[in-house]
Amino acid sequence: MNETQVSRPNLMAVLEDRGYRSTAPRLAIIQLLEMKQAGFTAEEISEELPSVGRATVYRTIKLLLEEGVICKLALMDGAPKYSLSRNEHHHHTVCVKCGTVGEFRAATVERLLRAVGSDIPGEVVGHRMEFYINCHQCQATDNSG
Amino acid sequence: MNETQVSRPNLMAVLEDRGYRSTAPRLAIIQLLEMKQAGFTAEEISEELPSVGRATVYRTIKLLLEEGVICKLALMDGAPKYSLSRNEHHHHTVCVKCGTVGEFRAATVERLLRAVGSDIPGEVVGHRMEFYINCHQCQATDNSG
DNA sequence: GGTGGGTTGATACTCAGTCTCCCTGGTAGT
DNA sequence: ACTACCAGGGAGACTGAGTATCAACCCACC
Repeated sequence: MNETQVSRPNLMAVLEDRGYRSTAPRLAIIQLLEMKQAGFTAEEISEELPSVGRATVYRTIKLLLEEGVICKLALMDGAPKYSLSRNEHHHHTVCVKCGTVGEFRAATVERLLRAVGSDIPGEVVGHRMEFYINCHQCQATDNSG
Repeated sequence: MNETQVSRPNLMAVLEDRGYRSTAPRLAIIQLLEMKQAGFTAEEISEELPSVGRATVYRTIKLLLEEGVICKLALMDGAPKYSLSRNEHHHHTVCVKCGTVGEFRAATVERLLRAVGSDIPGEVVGHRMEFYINCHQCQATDNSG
C-alpha cells in the first residue's frame, strides 16, 4: 500500500512533516494539483476552487514551492506556470503551441552545468533552464492540418 | 570611423533600419541604456527619464527586444531585468547578491543544447538558461566582512 | 498649407502575486 | 468545560510589470 506513495509521497504529508497543518483548503488545493501534473497556473487553481480564497491558493502554492514538491517555470513569453516535480533535479520542456509541460533529466545537462561553472566568474548557486518545443502532438496536428 | 560601430552598432540605427523613426524619447532611452550595460529594469529607466512616458519606455524596450539588441532575463526570484546583448547568442549570469548581470558564451552550452535535443520529445524551438552566481566582488565582500 | 500615419503621454487596465486585517477553529493549559 | 492562543483563512486592497486605449502631436510628403 505504502509502496504507491514512495515515488511521490502524499503532498500534504510533506507539509505536515514541516509543521504545517492539514486543513481543508490545503487538501483541496493539493488534490487538484495532483490531477494536473501537466502544468497549471495559480489562477486556474483558484478558479476551479471558488470556495478557497485566492490568497490561500497562492500561499499554498508558495509553501509547496518552498518544500520543492512543485516547481515554477516560465513560458516562452515569460508567463508563469507550475508543475509537480517528480524527479529530484530536472528541467522542463514547454510546448509553445499547447503549453504542455514535460520534465526530463539529462545527465548531459548536469555535466554541462559543472563544466560551465569554470567559465563563470563566481560561484554558481543556482540555475534556470527551460526548453521550448513543438511537441509531437502539435507537430502531428500541424502536418495533418 | 564606422569600425567603432561594428561590434555594437548604434542602437537607434538598428531601429531606423527597420523603419522606426528616430525620435527624442527613443534616443534618450537608448542613450541611457548604453550606459547601463550591466543590466537594468524598465522602471529604473522610466524613473531616470521623467520626461519620457512610462508607456514609451516599455514600448521602446519591447522594440529593442524584438530586434534582439537587448535581452530579457529573470533574477532568481523571477524579477525581470534587461541587458544589452553584445554577442549573437549567449547566456547570462546574475549575481544573487548585487544583481550584476554578466554575459557568456560557452561552446559547451551549444553542444549541450544539441545533445539534449535528442532527449526531448519534440522539436526544440527555443530555450532559456540563466546561471545564478555569487560574483567575485560579492565573495570578496563576504570574506572581508 | 493640408493630410496621414507613426509616435507619444496620460491613464486605465490586466495579470501575478503579496499584504493587511479581522475572523475562525483547533489546541493546550487549567 | 473554559479560555487563551495562534496558525490558518477569506476578502479585498495593494504592488509591480507590462499592455491597451485614446486623444494630441509631430513631421514627412504631397
